[in-house]
Formats: sequence, C-alpha cells, structure tokens
Amino acid sequence: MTQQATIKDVARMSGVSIGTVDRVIHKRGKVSKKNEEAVLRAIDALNYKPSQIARALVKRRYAYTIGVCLPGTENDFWIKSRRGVEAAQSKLTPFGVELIVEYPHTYNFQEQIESLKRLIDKGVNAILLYPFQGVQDQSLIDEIIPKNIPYATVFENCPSPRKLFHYGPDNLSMGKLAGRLAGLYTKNDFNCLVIAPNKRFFETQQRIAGFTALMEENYPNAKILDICDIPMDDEILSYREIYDIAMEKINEYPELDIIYVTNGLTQWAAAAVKNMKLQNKIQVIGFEKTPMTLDFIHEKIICATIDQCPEKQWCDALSIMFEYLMGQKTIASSIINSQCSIVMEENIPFLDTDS
Amino acid sequence: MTQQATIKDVARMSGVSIGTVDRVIHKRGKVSKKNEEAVLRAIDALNYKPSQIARALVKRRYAYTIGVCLPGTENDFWIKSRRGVEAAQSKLTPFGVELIVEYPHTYNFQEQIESLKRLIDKGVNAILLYPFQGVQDQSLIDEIIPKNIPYATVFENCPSPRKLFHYGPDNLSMGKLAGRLAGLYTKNDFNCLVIAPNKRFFETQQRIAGFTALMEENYPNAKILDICDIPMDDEILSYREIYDIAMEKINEYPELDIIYVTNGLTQWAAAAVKNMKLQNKIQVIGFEKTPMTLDFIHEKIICATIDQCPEKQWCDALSIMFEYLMGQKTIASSIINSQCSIVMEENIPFLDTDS
DNA sequence: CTGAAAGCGCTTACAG
DNA sequence: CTGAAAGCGCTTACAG
Repeated sequence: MTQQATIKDVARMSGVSIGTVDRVIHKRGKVSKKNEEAVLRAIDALNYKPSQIARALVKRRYAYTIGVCLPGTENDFWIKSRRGVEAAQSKLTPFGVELIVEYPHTYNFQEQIESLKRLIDKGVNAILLYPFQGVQDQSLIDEIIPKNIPYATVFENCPSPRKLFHYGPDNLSMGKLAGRLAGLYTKNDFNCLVIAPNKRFFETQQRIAGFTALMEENYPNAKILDICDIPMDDEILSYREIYDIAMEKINEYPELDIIYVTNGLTQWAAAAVKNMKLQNKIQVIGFEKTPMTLDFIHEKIICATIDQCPEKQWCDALSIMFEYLMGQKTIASSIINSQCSIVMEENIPFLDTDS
Repeated sequence: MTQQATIKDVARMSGVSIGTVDRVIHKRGKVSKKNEEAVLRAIDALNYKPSQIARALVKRRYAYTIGVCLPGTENDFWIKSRRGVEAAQSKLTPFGVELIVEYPHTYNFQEQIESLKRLIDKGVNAILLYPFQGVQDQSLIDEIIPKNIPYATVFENCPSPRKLFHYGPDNLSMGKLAGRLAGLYTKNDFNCLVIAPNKRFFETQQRIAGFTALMEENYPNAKILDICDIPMDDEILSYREIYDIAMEKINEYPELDIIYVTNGLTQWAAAAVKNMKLQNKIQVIGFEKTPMTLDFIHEKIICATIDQCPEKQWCDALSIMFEYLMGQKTIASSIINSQCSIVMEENIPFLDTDS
C-alpha cells in the first residue's frame, strides 16, 4: 500500500523521457521497438496507473462539450431528469466539460431534429438524447448526427445502429416486478385495470408484457379487466384523461382490486381512487417517486411504485459519455440498464434523498 | 454554461496575487481587511468554486493516511466489507490517500484495541472502525485515540462522544421493513420465529423492535412464537447453531409460517427449512445478498432480504472521511444512515452488480 | 524517433 | 501582510 508510481518513475526506470512514455501509453506510435518494450516492462513492473486527476486537470485546456437533448416538460419526471443533468454539470465542470442543453417540446419529433441540428452547429463533441417516438423515420437521427460525433439514447431506446450506447431501465423486468408487487399487496387473485399512457411505444408494451407474464405464471386466477391507452400529446390533458378514465373504469368494473399505471402519472389514478373514497377497496401500483406519490403511499392508496431514478439516470449517462470521451472507458455493451428502486412505505427511509 | 472561473481570475479581478486569494479562501488570516473584502467580492461575482481536481493533485505532496479497522472474518458480509475498503482504496489512491488496514478477530475487543494502537503508532491521520461490542468499557476507544485524530464508526455504533460521525443503517426502520415484507409474503396473520444472533447488541434489539412494532400495528393477529439468541463468539459454530436451532424450533412449533433472522446468516435458517423439505410451508426473511441467499430466493424459501450493501457502506464512509480531511466536507450530522435495498426475486435484475 | 518546456488550477514553503 | 516560485502528474505542441 505504498505510493502509486508516476509517469516519471516509469520514465526513469526505462531510461527514456516522459514524453516517450506518454507516446507508448496512448499508442501514438513513433517509438522505437526497443524503447517501447522497455516502457511496457517498466509499467508492468511498477504497476503504473495513470492518474485520472492529473489527466483531468490537463484536459481543461482542451475541454469537451456535450450536447443534451431532453424535454422541457413541466412534470416531475422531466424536472428530476433536468436536475440530473445539472448534477452532472457540476460534477463534470471541474473536468472542463461544458454541457449545452436543448429542451424541445415533448414528443414533437420535428422540434427534436431542430434541437439536434443546433447542438451540432455549436460544435458539440458528443450528444445524449431522449429520442421522441411516434414517428417512423427515426433513422433521421442517424442521418443528422455526423459520424464523428458519438451519441447515446437515454431512458427510451430507438432503432439507430450508429448510437454508442443506450442507457435506460429494463422495462420487461420492471413490468414483472410491478406484477409481483401487485400480487403481494392484493392478498387474493386480483382484478386489474391497466392504464397505459402511450401504449403504442415499445417501452410501454414491455411494461405490460412483463406484468402479464408474471401474473400468468404466479397468479393464474388474476384477471386484467381492461388496458386503456392514453395519448400523451399534451401533458396537462393527459393528467386529466388518466383521472377521468380511472373514474370511468372504476364505475364500469365493480370487481376492480388494483390499477396498474405504466408510467409516472400513477398519482393521477390514485387521485381518482381517493376522490371516489375507495382507498380501502382499490389499490394503485405504478412508477416514480413524486411528492404526491409519496403522499398516496402513506395514505395506502398507492401500495408501491418502482422509481426509475431519473436524476441518477441522466447523471450516470453523462458520466459514461464523459469517460468515453476521455478515453477511460470502452463501452462494453450497447445497452446499459439503469437501476430502479422499489418504493414502499417502510422503504422510504432508505431511499436516496435525491441530493 | 461557460468555463468555470479559476483562482487566477479571482486574483486578477481583486487586484491581488493568487497567494492572497488562497489565504482568504482557507481563512488563514494575515490578509488586510481591504484585500479580503475585494477577494470575497470577486469570488462572489465570478461564482468561483475551487477545483477539487487541482486541489487533489497538489495534495499528493502531503498525502493522508487513513487507518481502517474491521474484522478479518471469512464470511460474506465481511468479505464484501473488505472489498468495499479495497474499492475505496483504488478510488482514493489517485488523491494521494493511503489506507492502512487492520483485521482484528471479530468481537475480540482487546485485539481491536491493539489494532487501534498499531494504527496510531503508524501515524494515521484518521481512523474508521467497526467497534466490537460486548464489553462495557468502550470509552477506552475515546481514551486510546488521540484527540487530534478524527475517527468514525461504521455499521455499528458505540457510545463514544468524541467520534466524528457514525455511518450505518437505521436498524429500527430495517426491522419495520422486514416486518412489512413478512406480512406481504405470508398472506395470513403469521406465526413467526425470530432468530437473533447477538441479541444483546443494541443493533439487533432495534431490528427486533422495528419488526414487532410494525407487526403490532398492521398484523395484530400475527404472533412471535419465540426469540432465540445465538452467541457469535465463533463464526463457524454460529452457522451451525442457527441451523440447529431452526431445526429444533421448526419441530417445536408446527404452526410456524415464517422465520425472521436479524442478520446476514439468514441463509443458514433457510438451509434448515430446505433440508426439512418445508419450502412450501415455511418462509424465511432476513438480511444481506449472498450467493446462497440468492439461490434460496429463487427457490422461494427466502422470500426477501434487506441488503445493507456492505461494500458501498465502507467505500462511502471512507469517502466521507477523506472529504472531511480535505476540508471539503463539514459533517452535518453525527449519524449518517447508509442505504439499504430490498432483495426479492423480481428485483434482482435491478440491483447493483457489486462492481 | 526523442526530449524539453509549457501549462492545467491549486497549495505550500519561502522571501520580502 | 504580500507575492513569486516550485511542484503535484499528466498532455500537448514544438524543436531537434
């Protein structure tokens, strides 16, 4: 456990200058076979690891710019996501990274394309985006982003072969987990209503598929009464629609035990249950950890949710991209699954404080 | 989002040298009122934040040594803990931190005192320890560690007013969470056996108290059939004893539904259930995420555990101590609660990969 | 193919 | 009370 060897030690041991050592480390060529071998031997013997600290300090002279494109929508999920971007900002600023952020209107693909163009015009070195769906020609993204700019998708994947990686949750597993929690909290084989905003999205479909798969295997007598799509063209309207459809279906199905909402608008279905004073009869299960959601959990209307930790998600994705740019990281897999946590009443004290 | 101001910018703006700026930042005095104010104004105007990177690089010349004292016991929990220390090692080495680790024999307080003395003799700048219990005179720790060496306890607290902070789980809440999980997985009001290794420890008592509190509030008809203490003087023997006592009590209480084990040896009670072929009748709930535990979860003998994430715990505690030494962190609270995660079958894909 | 120098932002003796 | 210099470990032009 003694002090770490430095590039100077390596240079001294192999009898060359530190410039030459650096050339070997970064495989920049122009080094004689003999010297290269000597350097490699010394690195091995001294167990030399370049200091990331020093490297980062130097890099300030040649700073990177990363472009980020995510919705400017005013709801909890996107507010948290933007906080995550800000967290990454302050984490990476000391490393000389600059972030340029674009906020196109949610789900408007054309606006997103314009945003991407602006980022590229500003000369970003890499791009992170939440790709808007609902339009066929997402290959446009591949066309628009120049080949020398690495980019990654966050939270929602899209079919674009050129992307460096996708960072997001494993929606199928999340659906299964939701199914298990539904089974645990409804002591009997349950009658379930699924509210699926943006049902046409692959992501949403996975969350339904996982849920039903678990249900069929473990609760063969449980039933899905209905699966309701909610178009998400307008954020505010969609809150209202979830609330309304929950009301309507509660009346339609008196045997209803539990409502599964496949996204962060879970709280609006809970609001319907509360206003109909059915909190002892109908439970709600879904996603995210918003202040309203936590209230409903304490009131035992929402039994549990799965938090996708949007802050951590964006912050981590940016860190991965940064490390890639720094040449510290090779992206092993093109899909990186983000972590999720279960939120239940007794679990709340253990959860991240979103700091 | 432009480049961060540097100490040079501050110096230029306030018309002094960077040496003077540094004196103001670190409140080292010897600065004229006039200059001090000018510097403070400039810092504010430029929103100057010292670069931790640069600071870290300099610090290598005046490296810190942190002493760590934790059991060398060969079980999953302590193996993971030591991995956490190693992780902190590689994380902090680039910052010039050296770790000196001592592994006294578990629960032998005298050995721990000797270990601490050795660390102090080696001139460590700070100490992290898992304090062994079972002896009255833990105030010895306060006596032995010189006043100028900050120290912190990890995982288990001890009554020593001088310590800088304690980092560990909230055992009462963990007990409650275990109680809730027990209720969820046993569809009826359950009959429970508690196996409490080291019952005399405050930590263990809290885990029992939380469990019973939740039970009484939510499952008034549930019953605790027995609470069995297991002395932990010898690790290997204690595995055996948990296994044996589980066997014995299973025979004694045919109405038994679920066994709650208050520590990471949960898997040994599960082994008893399995060998008695009662996996469809008796469930087990407890702590930690070991390979064996995961197997038992997949076999549905253990329904869920609460992972205390020992690796993260030690790594984080060391990071906090380091930041304190670096003068970057003021310790706000003397007790810092570590995070825990629920481990259930459907949740496993989302958990940290212990990397 | 190779080395010496400059500089990233900061802290610490040292000289005045 | 104040400033100039050295140096932490590394990378990048630049000169040979």
